[in-house]
Amino acid sequence: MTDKKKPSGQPDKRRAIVHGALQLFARDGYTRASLDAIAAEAGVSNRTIYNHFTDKAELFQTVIQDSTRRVADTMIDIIDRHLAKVVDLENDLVELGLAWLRLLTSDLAPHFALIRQINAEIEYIPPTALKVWQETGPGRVRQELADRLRQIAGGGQLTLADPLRAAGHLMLLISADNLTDRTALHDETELAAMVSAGVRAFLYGYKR
Amino acid sequence: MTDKKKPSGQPDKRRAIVHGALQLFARDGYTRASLDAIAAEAGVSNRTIYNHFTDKAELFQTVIQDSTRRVADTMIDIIDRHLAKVVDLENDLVELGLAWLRLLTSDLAPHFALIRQINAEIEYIPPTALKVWQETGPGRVRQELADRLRQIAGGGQLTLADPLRAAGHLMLLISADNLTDRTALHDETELAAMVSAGVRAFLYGYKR
DNA sequence: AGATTATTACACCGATCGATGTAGACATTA
DNA sequence: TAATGTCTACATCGATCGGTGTAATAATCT
Repeated sequence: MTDKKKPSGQPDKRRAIVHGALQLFARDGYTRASLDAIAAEAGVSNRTIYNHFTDKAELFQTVIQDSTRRVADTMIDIIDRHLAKVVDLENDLVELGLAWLRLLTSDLAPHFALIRQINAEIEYIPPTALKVWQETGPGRVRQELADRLRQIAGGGQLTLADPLRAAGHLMLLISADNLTDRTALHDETELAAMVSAGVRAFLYGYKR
Repeated sequence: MTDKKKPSGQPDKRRAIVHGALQLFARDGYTRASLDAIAAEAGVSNRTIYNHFTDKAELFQTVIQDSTRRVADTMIDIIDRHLAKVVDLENDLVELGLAWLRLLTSDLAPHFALIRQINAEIEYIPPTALKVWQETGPGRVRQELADRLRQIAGGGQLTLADPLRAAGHLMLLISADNLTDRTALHDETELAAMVSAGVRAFLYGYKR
């Protein structure tokens, strides 16, 4: 499944390229981000990029997979940290949601700009790449969350017919806001209010 | 406020250009959509575009404003149709939400692709243009919805401290889903379930 | 009809960009 | 030392694109 690649060249150079490319792809999008600019951002020669990647497209693909994996890992960490042992379900879910939303302004911020780029160019991206991204990213997070929810349901605090579906709903209700309206920046209290509303909506449908 | 323009040239040509440009800007984004392609799509000479618009940027701006105004008008129509006389508030809100979401697959669909493009290139778009778009588009819809909600609150079915804020929350809860996850196409029943969940979340917080 | 304006097709310029070639500098390994 | 592989700077190619000039044609107006 996971295609084995031959990462030729020096690893630190490769990492610098991927990191720099993420910054520029996130800010300027696939087309507008030039390889010269990426090379400059990475502190690397233009030619070196082609020593590590065959194509601009392959570089883009690598950047997506790399960033997606890192962010998904972080989100799963947050899930485990907040839902491993539940004391107050509503409060724990709100804290989980807030921790997620705080990622939007963390050093992982460029990732979400990249996601917006992908979303915009979705008609232009090969469906297989899109499927892979979906599975190794949001899909994995949703699966982990579903497992935790099922575990909680086992304790009698929830009633779940379809945990995976419920996990999807919860993720949606938590993170819906800032992903749509980018013009209004919400302060921390407003953020908390929105997350609370989302969590309550979830519990309203699934609590028992 | 509203800058008076001098729409030189033949109106039908201009309309054809704007319409064709919307299709290509929506599909390919600002950068990738070439003027030659737009001209071909509109059935118009390349040179004619520059007879109606000074710039690619001005054309883009015009397309945004035009499409935004049309969609906002449609959404406001839907508001008026469902909330002019409320009999069953929850049901009417759900129907309103479903009518809104149906726009995503209507002939207005390119508009939302365009919005995704704007969202992606948001760092690249002049803030003033962004502000104008926000005000004549979602802002106007939100204002209209707020007015209706205030009217309903006058009847005692809602308790609103800040109708405008409440309107924003409701719009968010209704339309959050499909704007984020574009990979999974939701069927009609799932759509209805999501809208219902959003409406219930809204009423849970505001009903009295 | 005559005058004016809009539209068209075509050629062109300058700039950008992806990608490749080349040759030398540098480091590592045998 | 010799060999191998990577990195860098630079030069170049072909293609695309935004924008302009021009001259002929078509549509509109008075």
